[in-house]
Amino acid sequence: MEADAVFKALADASRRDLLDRLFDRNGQTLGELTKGLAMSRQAVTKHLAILEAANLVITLRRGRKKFHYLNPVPIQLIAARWIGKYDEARAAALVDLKRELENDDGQG
Amino acid sequence: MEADAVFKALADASRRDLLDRLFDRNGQTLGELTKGLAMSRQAVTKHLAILEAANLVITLRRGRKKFHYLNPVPIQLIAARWIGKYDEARAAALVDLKRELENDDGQG
DNA sequence: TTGACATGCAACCAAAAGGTTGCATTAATT
DNA sequence: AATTAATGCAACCTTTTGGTTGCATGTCAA
Repeated sequence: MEADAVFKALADASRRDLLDRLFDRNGQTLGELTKGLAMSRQAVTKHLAILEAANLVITLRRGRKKFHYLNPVPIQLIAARWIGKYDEARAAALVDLKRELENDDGQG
Repeated sequence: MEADAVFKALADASRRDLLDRLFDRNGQTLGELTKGLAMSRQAVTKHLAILEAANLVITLRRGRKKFHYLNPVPIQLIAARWIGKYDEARAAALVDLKRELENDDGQG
């Protein structure tokens, strides 16, 4: 999996909003997704292409319409591989910092 | 919490690498973090500033040295608030898509 | 106090990101 | 066949991003 593409895709608030809208109602067309956004259809197309390249959105052409479906798998994978790592660090990190703060006359 | 700053901070591979290095050894100085990276000290400074602004890194000046500590809390918060949402969507999303794919003579 | 070490600040630059407009293509409707 | 609807493609523009270099500041050591 291309974790970098997923992180970059998630970095933009408009794209996270698009994912949220697909979460609320899956299988929307480009036109539907554009409605209510303060941005042109072409801009939305670009955002959706980035989401699709990151495999966060799966599309389905039928006739002249293009339906968009949320794919939560890449987010799951990142959560499992990357964030889980930081779970175990939670306690340790703050202890390290606290010790350093208290040890004010340390080996500076 | 500023979720956007966290997402943006995590979008860059160099910054994720810096977090990984702090995970491996917490409390490193700017100079130590710069070593082995194919980039100038000033570039690293900028990356660390972005991580610090996102509250992913906490710094501590002591004399002429600046120590950097990993703060995993913002990542935990995002995992809880944002990714948990997509946990429940996992099954549903693929079912929706599959149904659409099979229903080939649908209301296109 | 002089010199070396660790970091900060600022100007600058190229490339990427996010957006726009205009036109082309494809598919449904009448 | 002509019209309308949904989307694709491409050129263009501005701002942000990621990086550089040069110099300044602060701090430790001799």
